[in-house]
Amino acid sequence: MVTIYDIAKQANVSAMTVSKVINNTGKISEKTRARVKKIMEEMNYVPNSMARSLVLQETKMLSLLIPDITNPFFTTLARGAEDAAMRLGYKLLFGNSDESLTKEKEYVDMILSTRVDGVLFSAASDLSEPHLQTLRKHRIPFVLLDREVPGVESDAVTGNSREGARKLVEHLVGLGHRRIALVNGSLSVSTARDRLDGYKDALKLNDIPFDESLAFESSYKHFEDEGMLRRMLELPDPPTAVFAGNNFLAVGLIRKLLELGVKVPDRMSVVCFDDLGASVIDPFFTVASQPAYQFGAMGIQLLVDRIKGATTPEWKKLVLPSELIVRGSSGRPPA
Amino acid sequence: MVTIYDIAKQANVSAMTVSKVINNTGKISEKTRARVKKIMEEMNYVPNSMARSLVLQETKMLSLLIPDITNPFFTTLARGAEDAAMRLGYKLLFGNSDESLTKEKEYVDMILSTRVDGVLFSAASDLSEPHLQTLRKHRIPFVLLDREVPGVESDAVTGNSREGARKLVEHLVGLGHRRIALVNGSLSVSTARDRLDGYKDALKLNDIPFDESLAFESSYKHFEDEGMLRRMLELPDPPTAVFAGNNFLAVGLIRKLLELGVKVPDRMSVVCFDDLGASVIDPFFTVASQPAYQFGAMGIQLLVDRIKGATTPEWKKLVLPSELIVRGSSGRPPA
DNA sequence: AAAATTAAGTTTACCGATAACCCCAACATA
DNA sequence: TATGTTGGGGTTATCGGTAAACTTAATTTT
Repeated sequence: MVTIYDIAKQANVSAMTVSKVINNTGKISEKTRARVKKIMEEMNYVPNSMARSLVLQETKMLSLLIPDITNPFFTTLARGAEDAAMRLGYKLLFGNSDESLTKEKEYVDMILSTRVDGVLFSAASDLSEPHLQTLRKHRIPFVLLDREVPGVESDAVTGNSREGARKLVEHLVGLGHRRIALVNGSLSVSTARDRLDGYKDALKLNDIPFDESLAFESSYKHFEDEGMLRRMLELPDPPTAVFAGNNFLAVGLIRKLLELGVKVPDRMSVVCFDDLGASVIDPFFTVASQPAYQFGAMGIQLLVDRIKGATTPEWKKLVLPSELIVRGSSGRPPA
Repeated sequence: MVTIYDIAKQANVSAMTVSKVINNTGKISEKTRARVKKIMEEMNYVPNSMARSLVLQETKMLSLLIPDITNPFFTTLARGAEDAAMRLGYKLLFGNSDESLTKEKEYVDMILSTRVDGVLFSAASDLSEPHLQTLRKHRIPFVLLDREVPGVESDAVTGNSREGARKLVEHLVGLGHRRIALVNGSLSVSTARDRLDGYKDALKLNDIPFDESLAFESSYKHFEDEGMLRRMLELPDPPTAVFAGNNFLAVGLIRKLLELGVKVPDRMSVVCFDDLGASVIDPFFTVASQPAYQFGAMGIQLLVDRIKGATTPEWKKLVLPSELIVRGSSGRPPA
């Protein structure tokens, strides 16, 4: 590989002069500058960013840790982060924890040894807390994305899960539903708790008692059934609508419902959080849509501000609104 | 940040001894080893991988460049690559070129300055050739993924697009279709050309003449219509089936068809390459399914073999089969 | 008992870049 | 004439680690 010393030799100058040409610093005559530049071109010189990072103590790399790379919400978020990072002159090191704490830990170790300048962190669950403490201990700035983690103070970009959930459920109530089930992600994830709260809010506002036998906990990754659905349908007073904690849960749920011959929305309405991405033929789901791209873009912005110290010491909390989009999966309850 | 020198001082040994403990090399007594390890723990030491890379001349990082991060085919491929890379002790630097040559070039520059050990490259188009030549010039090993690039010899993992296309079209012929349209990606992408060839193969095998007015060129990113569909339907002898070059084209196509009131598969059958991922409620498309995860995993394997010189000099070409999966989007032509 | 090994570390140089400081001639100023 | 000042560049030390060669005392071999 060509180094500044090779260039320096060819150009009959010192390595420092070459460095100055590269960085446009110091006093170099136009003649020398041009000569050095020409030689750099000819020799296909590319600066070694590791050597530079070592002395500058910054890598110009950020890391993005997401819990599910197959979920369109997170891939869209990733695009937003990537675009913003590139625009601000940073590279982005992706990590996909697959909602697994073990994998997440491996990524945190990697992040530390890579000396990235900051991390965009979408936690696998509340149990990610030690990982975040590790980052904090090593003074690596981070911004939480989508999910807050109890016991961890930091900058964060989240959605308004509680309000979004309330709007979805109130939409169902407005259609005439009174028996509304909740199929949620794991309650060890903050958004799942918020969505549960929003669900309860909506019930309370409409004088519907909270019925525990209608509230289920599954996983955001996929709908873990284990007969839950059948039990739900066999209830003395079964639900006429379901609020699914996220897009994948809704998909899994509907698949099962179809299998069981339960038509949506005729016999059962289904609403959920988050859109389903570009690969859907017929946007069918009534959703609380979140601006996923913005999550990523704003997250990077906050992170870079923090890295550069271009912000006040208080933690910045950005809450992005979700939008209720009514489509075909929700309708009036059967008579 | 804690360095080996800090550790060395605490442990009353030289930095080299610490280095040897870390790498399990050289001769160090069990006593010293234990003491140094304990101190590393206590001080939360994490090796600086840049410093190490600088002297070892290897980064243990690979780069994966894909053209569309929103497409489930590529995200699944990415997961395969990520898992394999981590298993082999490599980090993965993702890049999303968005099918844009400009972005792709930016990533290539980044790759060079980051000194990654190798690149998994899914080219935006044939015009990516100069980018690959740049990598070659700098002796960065790469493996082409999914798409070949004319004028570039290299290791590659591809699908059998020609055969997959033939199978899909023969399936349509078997159902009784004779007027079969092709809505393809840009012909500057190798898979699109192969799929066109496979389409022609199937026609020829069944004595159906190739009709140019039924072959359209769009983009793999999304269905660019511009009245193409209307023209197609208004043909004197309109098609009864369409073979779409990939999943996104099929989705775009079906959306338009639904808008125009053309029922699938009743009035029009649609088949395509590649599955649609986990966010689909009801697997509906008849597809040639490719083992996307394997593309990534095998690609990494090939790449690492090449990096380590654990392979013969000839270029390895891995062709992964595609599987015809018949579902609801294809049926008999209308009577 | 002398020579040869070996165990356990240490010293030195280097990877490729940059910051901070130094140098010297040419010109301007008092 | 003596003294700044400035343009254009060079020297040296350093970032955090590792390879290779070197040291020294203890142990083994002959």
